[in-house]
Amino acid sequence: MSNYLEGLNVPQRIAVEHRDGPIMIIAGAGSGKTKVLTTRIAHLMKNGVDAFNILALTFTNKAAAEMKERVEKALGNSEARNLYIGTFHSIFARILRVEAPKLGYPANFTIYDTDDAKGVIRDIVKEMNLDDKHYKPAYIINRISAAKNGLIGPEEYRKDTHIQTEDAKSNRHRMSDIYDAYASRCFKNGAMDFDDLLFKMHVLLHTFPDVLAKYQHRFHYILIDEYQDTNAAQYAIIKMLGAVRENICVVGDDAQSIYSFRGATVQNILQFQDDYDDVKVVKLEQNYRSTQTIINVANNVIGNNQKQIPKELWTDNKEGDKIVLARTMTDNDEGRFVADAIKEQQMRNHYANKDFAILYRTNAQSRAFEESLRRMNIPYKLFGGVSFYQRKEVKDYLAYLRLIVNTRDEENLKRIINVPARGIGNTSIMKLVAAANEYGKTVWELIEQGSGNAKVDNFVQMIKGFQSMLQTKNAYDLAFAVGKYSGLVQELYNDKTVEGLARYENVQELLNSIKEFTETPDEEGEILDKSLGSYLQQISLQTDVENNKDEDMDVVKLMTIHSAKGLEFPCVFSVGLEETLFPSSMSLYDRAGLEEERRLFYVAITRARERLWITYANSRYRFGTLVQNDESRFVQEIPLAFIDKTFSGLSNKPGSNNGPAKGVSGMLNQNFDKVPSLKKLADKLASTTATQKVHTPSADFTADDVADMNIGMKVEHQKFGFGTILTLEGGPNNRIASIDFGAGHGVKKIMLNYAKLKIVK
DNA sequence: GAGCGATTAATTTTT
DNA sequence: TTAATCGCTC
Repeated sequence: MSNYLEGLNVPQRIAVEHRDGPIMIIAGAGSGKTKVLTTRIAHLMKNGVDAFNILALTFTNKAAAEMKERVEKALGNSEARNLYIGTFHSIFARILRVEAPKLGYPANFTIYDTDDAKGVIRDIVKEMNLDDKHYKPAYIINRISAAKNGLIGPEEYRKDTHIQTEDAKSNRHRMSDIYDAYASRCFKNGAMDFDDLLFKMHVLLHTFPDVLAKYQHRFHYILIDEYQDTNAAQYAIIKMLGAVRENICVVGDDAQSIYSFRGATVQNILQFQDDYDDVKVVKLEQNYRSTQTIINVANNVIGNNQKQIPKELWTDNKEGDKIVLARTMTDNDEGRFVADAIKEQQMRNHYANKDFAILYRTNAQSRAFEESLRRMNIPYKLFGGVSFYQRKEVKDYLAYLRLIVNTRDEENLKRIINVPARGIGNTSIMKLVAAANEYGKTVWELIEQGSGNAKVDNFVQMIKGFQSMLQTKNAYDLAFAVGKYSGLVQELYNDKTVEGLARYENVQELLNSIKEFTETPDEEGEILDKSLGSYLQQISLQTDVENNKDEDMDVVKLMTIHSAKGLEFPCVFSVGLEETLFPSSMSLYDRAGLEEERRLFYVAITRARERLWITYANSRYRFGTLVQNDESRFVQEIPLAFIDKTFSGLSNKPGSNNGPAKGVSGMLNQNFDKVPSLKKLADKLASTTATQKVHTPSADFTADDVADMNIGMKVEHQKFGFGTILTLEGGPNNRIASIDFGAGHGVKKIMLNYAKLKIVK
């Protein structure tokens, strides 16, 4: 294809043709960012740059796969295969496989996912005799993760006064010790967690100048996608790798920065121009994706953020329909509404299933949509959520495979030494671990030559048997043997419950995927490694089995907004627009958090090409109980002129204000009359929403301890204001209080676990 | 040590 | 609500 430059607009073309030196592309949503990146790569290759010298880093496997495919298409030959295109994690993992011995890790190191990492933490906390209610694994792993992403190792952590004060404040004085123990345990196990792939990569380049030089000379051109989502570690690595040639091309959009919880900082965009002389800056502001209405809505919403790089997204596309705002009674009604709307659109406008996406804030929201879609026989597919590889039976199976490849890994050994049950209980395992620690050995080293326990010895012999097949058998044959001789498959087969059947099927699917891996034909000129080690390496960074294939299956797609980034759909449902859900209650405390939620909403809106629905429910089930939520503040940031209010409970007449809905007249109410409790709830809502005023919390508002609250106490609620506790019910952990908030809000039942209340003295 | 009910904790987002 | 952990009994 020689005319690949045609069809680019002016700034796009400048970005593609800029050859040497740093360039930053600020690319608005739908402005052809991927097109620019892929065309740029193709252009470099057309002009004599060897594919082996180009490194392109993305954030998701999906984005990497798409980029590779599109470069291939643009080039029309198979050269693209030689490009280094992948996620930060996968490319660095690949490099670390080669260089790991320099850091004292085995080349076939295990990659721990978050569950594995939590398991290690849990063990450590237990061994240190700490309270795991206070030292929660999830909290600890987040903290360690943040440290690593900020390039802070255990030693620096201990020395950092700011961190130390924080830990002291939260009364977690042993954090440094835990981090220490965690790092050395991972090392001893020959394992790296996700963050290590960045952290150790940095250590590697930092410690070994020759290694750094090697990769600096390998990668002549570096391209970074979604640059606004890079963290300090990624930033430092890119800077080092690109330091010699400075041929760094970063593409990003500060308005779509949604990964600060992973340490990402928009600062990296601002910093870029300071780091290099003569940075070429290109702005892509023309949107080719969405209707004018959708762009208008997006611009209005994001305009409420204070922090942003000035730019104006515009489009030549047609105006399009108004967006539909729908308010429903419950989350189930919301599900029904969406399924109905999909059916209706399919009849009226002939959309296919795959033209629809349902985007939510949290994975837990998918249930209601799944049910309603299933009921209406609309095929759908869930992306993300609990990944296939996280299922217990799959993890057990994989633990065998990982142990066979890397016997240093104590976590996997402990996981499966008694799965299926073979009479090696917890007490025995603890003894083994203690003994191993005493001799400074790994558990495997300890039992390898015989342990004096027949059951353990049998297990060792079995694993050794599998190991002997490593050289001669491919991944599938070996995995099959493992399933057969370990008794894993038999055990699942014997379980005839519904869940057991599903587990059996999952294991079969795992085997299928291994088979597919082994049977993928070698491409021309290269012989792919079909060993078990190679397979494990490939899947450990994969989030879902069928991420890559089935892309074009004609199904409605359900996913979080986070995983929808970079994608587009003709019709988008952005659902669950409720306070405490979206924006999430976790983000309400500071402006930065709230602005990130707003950017997330911006991302959701800008996924839509033609039609957009925004929905929310008055009440929804959370933890099995019905809770009420207010309309999200983000909904109120959309000008009325762009909204079709038929289902919103608002008047469709122009000129009415855009406050919270005033009544139930236009509300969706299927099943409504049949369910008295819902009717009551609606009446209550109708009577309270009209007068509801949002309370502004006192300046010194802090949540007090639930345990200290008693009947008769005066308390302050962030939204409902001041009230008196009338009754208390439920156990210490799900205590529910009835609180009289006076005229404005009346008596409310508040789950104390949830709500933040301040005791008024 | 295994198996079964009972209890309880979790929900932000991802590699 | 659900998945994981706890604790009791055999």
